[in-house]
Formats: sequence, C-alpha cells, structure tokens
Amino acid sequence: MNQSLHDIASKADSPKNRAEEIAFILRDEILIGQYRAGERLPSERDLVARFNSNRGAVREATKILSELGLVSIQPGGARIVAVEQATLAVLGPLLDMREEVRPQLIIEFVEVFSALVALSARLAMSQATEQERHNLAAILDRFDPETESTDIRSIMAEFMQASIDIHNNLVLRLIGNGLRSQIMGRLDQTTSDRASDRAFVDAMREGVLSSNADLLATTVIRHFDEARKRLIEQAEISPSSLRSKR
Amino acid sequence: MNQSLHDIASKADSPKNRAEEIAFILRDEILIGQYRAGERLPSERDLVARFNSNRGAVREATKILSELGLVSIQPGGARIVAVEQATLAVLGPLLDMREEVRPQLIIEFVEVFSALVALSARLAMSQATEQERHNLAAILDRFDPETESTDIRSIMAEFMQASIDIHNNLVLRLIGNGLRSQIMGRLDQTTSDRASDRAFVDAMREGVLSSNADLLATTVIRHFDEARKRLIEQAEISPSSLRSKR
DNA sequence: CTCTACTAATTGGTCAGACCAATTTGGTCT
DNA sequence: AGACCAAATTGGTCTGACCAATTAGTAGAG
Repeated sequence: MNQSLHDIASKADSPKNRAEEIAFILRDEILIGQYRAGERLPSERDLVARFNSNRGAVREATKILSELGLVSIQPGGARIVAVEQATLAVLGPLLDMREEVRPQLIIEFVEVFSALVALSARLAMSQATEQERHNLAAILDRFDPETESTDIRSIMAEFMQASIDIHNNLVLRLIGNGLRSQIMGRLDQTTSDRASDRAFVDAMREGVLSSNADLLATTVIRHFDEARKRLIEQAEISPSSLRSKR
Repeated sequence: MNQSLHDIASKADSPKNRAEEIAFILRDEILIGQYRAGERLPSERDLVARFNSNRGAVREATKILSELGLVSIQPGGARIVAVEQATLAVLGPLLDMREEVRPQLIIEFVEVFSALVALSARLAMSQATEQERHNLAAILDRFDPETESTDIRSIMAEFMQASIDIHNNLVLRLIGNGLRSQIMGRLDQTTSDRASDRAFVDAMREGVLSSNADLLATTVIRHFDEARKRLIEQAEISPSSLRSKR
C-alpha cells in the first residue's frame, strides 16, 4: 500500500493502464469544453503521436469514450457528442473538474436522490418483513448527532442500499449504483443542523417501524428539500441564475 | 437504406464492428447466466481462437464489457461481475433475452419511471414560463384516444423530455437518457383503457396549465400505479412470487 | 499429510507495422 | 456555383512480438 490517502481521495479514478490514462485525459478535456460538440476528435494516429503510445492503446481509449457516450466513432472520424447525451459515468469527472457547475450539479443531484430514496423506501415498505424493517431501523440508529464521524449522508446512502436489497428493483439498483459511484465521496462535508438531522432520522425510524410508507416518503422529501435550500443559500446565488450557467 | 424495418426492430443494437460483435455475444452469454459471477472470463487468447479474430479486437470487446460493468479486468485474468453491479446499459439486452424476467423487469421500470416523471414534472412547474407550460400542454394534446397510433407511453416519454428541457437537471437528464435508450422501443403494445388514459392526460393537462405541481405529480403517480397493477395482472402472478424469480 | 517456497506457464499490458475499405478532402472541370 | 473525380486521411482488421504480473503446479520442509 504505497498510495497515500490523499491520492485516493483526490483521484477517485486512477487509470489502470495506458488506455484508461489516455481515455481519462481526453474525457476531461471534452468535459472542460476543450472540444465542442460536433467537432472531430483528433485521428487515432494523431493521438498516438501526442501520447507517445500505439494505436492499440489509443483505440481502446476511444472505445471507452464511446462507451461513456462522449464520442461517436464512425469510419472517417470520431465526433464529440454533447455532454447531455452521455452516461451517468460523466457526473463524477464533471464534479471533479468544473468548479463553476459543481454547486448546481450537487443541487440537481439532491433533487433526484431524494425522489429515489423516497421511492425506494416506499417500495421497501410494501413488502418488508418485520426483521427487514428492524434492520432498516438499525441503520438509522447508527446516526449519532454527538459525534462528527457519523455522516447523515452515508446513513442515507446505506438506507437506500438496504431498501433496494429488500424490494430488489433492478432498475432502481442500477441507477443507484451509478449515482453512488459517481457522487459519493466527492461531496464536501456540508455543515448541517445536527439537531434537525436527529429529528429527521427519528421520523424516518418511526415510519420504518410502523411501516408507514407515506410518512417515510414525505419525511425524506421534506428533509432533502431543506438540504437543497441550504445548498442554494450556500451557493449565494439563486437557482434560476445558476441554471443558465451550464 | 437496405435494412428492413424488422431488422431494426428486432436488433436494437447491431454491432458496428468486430469488437462490438464479440462484446455483444459475450454480454448476452453473461446475462443469460452462462458464466456465473466471480468466474473467470476465457483468456483473450482463447477468445481469439473462438471468434477467429485477433487480440486487438478481443481486447476492445472486453473493454466494452468492462465499461458495462459486467467484467472486471485485471492482470492475471478477467472476472465476471454480478449483474446487479452493472450499468443501466444492460437493461435493454436483459429485456431482449431473459423472457422469464421480462414482465417483472417492466414492472420495476414502471415503478421507477413514474417517480421520475413525477419529479421531472414537479421541477419543471417550479420554473416554467407561460410559453413552456403551453408547450407541455401541447404535447399532451397530441394524445387522441380515437386513433390507435398515438401511444400514451411515447407521449409520456416526450413529456418527460420536455420537462427536462425546462428544468435542465443534468442528473435527471442522464438517467432519462439511459432509461429511454434501454427501454423505449422494447416494450410490448399493452392494451390500456383508452378512456382512463384520456382522463389521465386531461388531468395532467390541467395540472400543467394551472401550474399545480402537486396535482401533476399525484396524477402521474396514480396513473402509473394503475398501469403497474395491470401489468401485474397480465403476468398472472403476484409480484412477491416474481420477486424471487431473478 | 500439510504447509511453504520456488518455478514454470498463463494472462493481461504494451508495442510496431502492415493492409483494406470507407470517408473525407481538395482540386478540377463544367 | 455546383458537380465530379482522384488523392489523402481515417477507422477497421490483422499479425506477431516482448514484458510484467499473476496464477498454477511442483518439489521440498515441517
């Protein structure tokens, strides 16, 4: 283990080989806006020259970009595709690089995440056994407002994961996978009101134990809505002005 | 255009080159369950022999599988990953191949889709201009219960897309992209009650024009819940028994 | 018989160079 | 301007080679 914690934290995606190394560089350049949508990506042979590599590695790299939905490869040339048509996998890099869009992106994530957590909780309640409900409650119990270490966010992530394990909705699970791998670990430690967090967790706990799906969903939505408002305030700009920033 | 409509419809993903051809075959075999999670994928050289190809193409193929989250490539060998850890991109192939899980998968999709449409509508209402709301209503107006051609599902998909264009939530957009490309076009034509569809669309229309986000969201959820119940009845099995089928 | 240590085979990673078919490009002619 | 044609470029395919890391097999020590 010759990799420092800092390296792990700062570079969530360390290339495993030359192809990924090239792919990640190109990906970041595309996300930065260095190439505009519709433009041509440099030819494979040009990329070979630029990266001092070989066509094999370069082709694997462009294959990755193609799979991310960032480029469209066709005989004659590869073209850059608009970020809006890409995969969830671009979210992480986008968070890492585009400092300007970061706050807005986090807000957008919270909006979606809250709806998914609420849905997941609702689905889980519809078929959870007594045992499963207690397990869910146990996760919530792990939240301790006294200690700084227990993060409400990770509790929520774990809660959603556990809910998914119960209702076993594959579509929701796959979306959850994408969001988790892209977002979790890249969020700043936001200063949240521990007391209100406590109240929130308690309300959820009650919803779980009484198997009250509606209460649960409503509680989740409301909490995340408050979190969202806090984020907007932190950004010190109105959401509508942020909206056009991208 | 020398490709018949049937070809397009039946094979949503026609390989563009040898690498994709190989990748799709292996992907399908993995999804079928031919390899179990944790097992080793045949070595690149073995695959070369099997497909009468070369290592370059095979490596590109495995790169695709790796990007799909279906295999984990490491020096020493590539291993199959559980479907549950893959990307949304496996949903389409899964629908095409696993006839047994198809009904359940569609139900799960509807559960998620309804929540996302409701969320999207809610977000759109919070900042739509008069013009934008009229455009949304215009989409709903395109539904005509008399003609068989107008599909309530495509109307919904279009409505969601238009909503996303309004609130411009990138996270939601990317998820929407994934779901659309995987699911749409692979769903059977379900016989739905045109009259109730009409009532549903009308209710949505009213919600849009009066900018009543809550009404809109509730309407959407309720309608999809009915659709979901119909699907469960069609499957002629209870959701809980289906649940363990995968 | 079990466990360890070493060796050999296998595997993925990298690289160079070649040919083909299709697209793109640039120039020419009408 | 526009249509047309030839050349250069580009992605797609293929061969064969070497390296480093992992894995599997084997012999030895306990």
